[in-house]
Amino acid sequence: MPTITQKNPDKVVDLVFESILKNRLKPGIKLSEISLQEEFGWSRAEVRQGFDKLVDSGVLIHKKNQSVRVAKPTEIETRQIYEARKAIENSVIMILVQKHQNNELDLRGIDSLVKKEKSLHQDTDNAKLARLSCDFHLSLAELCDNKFIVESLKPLIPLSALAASIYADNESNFCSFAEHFELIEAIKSNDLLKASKAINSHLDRCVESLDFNLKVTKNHNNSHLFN
Amino acid sequence: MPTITQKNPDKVVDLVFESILKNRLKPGIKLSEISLQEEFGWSRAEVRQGFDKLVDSGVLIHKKNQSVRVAKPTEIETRQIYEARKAIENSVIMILVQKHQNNELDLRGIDSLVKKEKSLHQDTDNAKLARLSCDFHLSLAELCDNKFIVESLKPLIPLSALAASIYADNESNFCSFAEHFELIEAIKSNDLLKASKAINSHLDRCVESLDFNLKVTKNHNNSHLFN
DNA sequence: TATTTACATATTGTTGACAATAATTGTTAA
DNA sequence: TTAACAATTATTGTCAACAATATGTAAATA
Repeated sequence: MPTITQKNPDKVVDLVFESILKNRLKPGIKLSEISLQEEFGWSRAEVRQGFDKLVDSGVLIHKKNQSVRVAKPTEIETRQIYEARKAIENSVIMILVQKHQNNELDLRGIDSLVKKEKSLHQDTDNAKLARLSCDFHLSLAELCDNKFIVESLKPLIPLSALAASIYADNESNFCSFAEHFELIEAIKSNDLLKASKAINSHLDRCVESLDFNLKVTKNHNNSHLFN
Repeated sequence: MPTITQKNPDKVVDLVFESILKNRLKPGIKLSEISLQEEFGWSRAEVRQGFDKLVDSGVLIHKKNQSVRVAKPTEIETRQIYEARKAIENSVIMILVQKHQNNELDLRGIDSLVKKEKSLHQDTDNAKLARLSCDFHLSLAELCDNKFIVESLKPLIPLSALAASIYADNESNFCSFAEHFELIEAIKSNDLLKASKAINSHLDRCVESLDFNLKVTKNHNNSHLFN
């Protein structure tokens, strides 16, 4: 893989994504330009550019003259996020089955991801588990070799993680590794219909497992947001 | 519809989108920050922010220390663009059929668009026609009431227009109004399968009608880029 | 004539200063 | 003690200046 020199604004984007997936950055938290500037030595303009991108993708919310905040998806937005994910990921699966039928698909990376999930699935560290689950979905998209598809899906993953951190009462069985395994098996068996059903019902179950009546008012503290 | 006060960087984005759909901004053309600054009285920073967004969406290309250029999709990229569009738009259609089945769909806007297309379909002004065609696809997405789906599709439309301006030998029959009409009829008849087939074959035909051997080296002049 | 080199111009990259606004703190009075 | 208001501080919004780089021009050379 070519090492692409990444600009600082993109590092800001990645850092925020990562921190959300690690469940460090929780919905509603404020992020000031200056704090990131000081912590990582980036200029304010660079941090700003990164924030702008994150605002565009919906992961951060920005009201004029106020610090950006981590998004807090509502129930309706959460359903929309998963509707959009179904749209994209269903096609991802169709493409992958087709590639597999033509022996053009290397699933080794995915296999090792699922294996890792399985070995951790009783772990107490929900954050690590959620992280792996997100990686699974993004890695599938990347196997399509279509940057437009990947870019469409990318912002929806941290948004899903945020929704989970609000509405999932028990994140450990939120995005189940067993269903991931089934999905991969369906792809390997070249069964288009089965694979399509697997991804759709998997994503449906993710939403169903959420409890939108949990109006969580957890007290979030602002220390150790990024590491 | 609420009138949202739009910031200048977003105006830059819209202006470039519009100009591409009008076929004023052609692939490869350079856009300098200063020219837009002077023409519209925006500050350079604002123009820059708009450009950044357009670069993120792939509509503009930016190499360090050089002016941004309007993207020039390759054959592979064009196929990827349409693959991604099929992913998204197929789901759009499924959602709309479902809405129509529940009498939750107002197709009047779309009907008038198709009517306009029909009345213009022999027109000499390809640009206006291409414009209407793009509006058709975006309007369908907007009827889903899902901003995440709309935002996913949005950048793919100008990219398609750019591909057409490179590879379509005759843009007038490129994205056919007759197929748009069929598609709407399928939705109105509540026929999920028919509608799905209609959108997929429509988008397939768009790609098939392109001639990727046309290595167009038209000489583009830079006057009247935006109006 | 074609090609190279050096110079001048134009454009982008980056930073910092200042203004405008929000958030916080402090003060006073009920 | 609490509530309302004023003053202070902190943060964001905007812009302009300067540096770094690329582009364009013209002279010099082969």
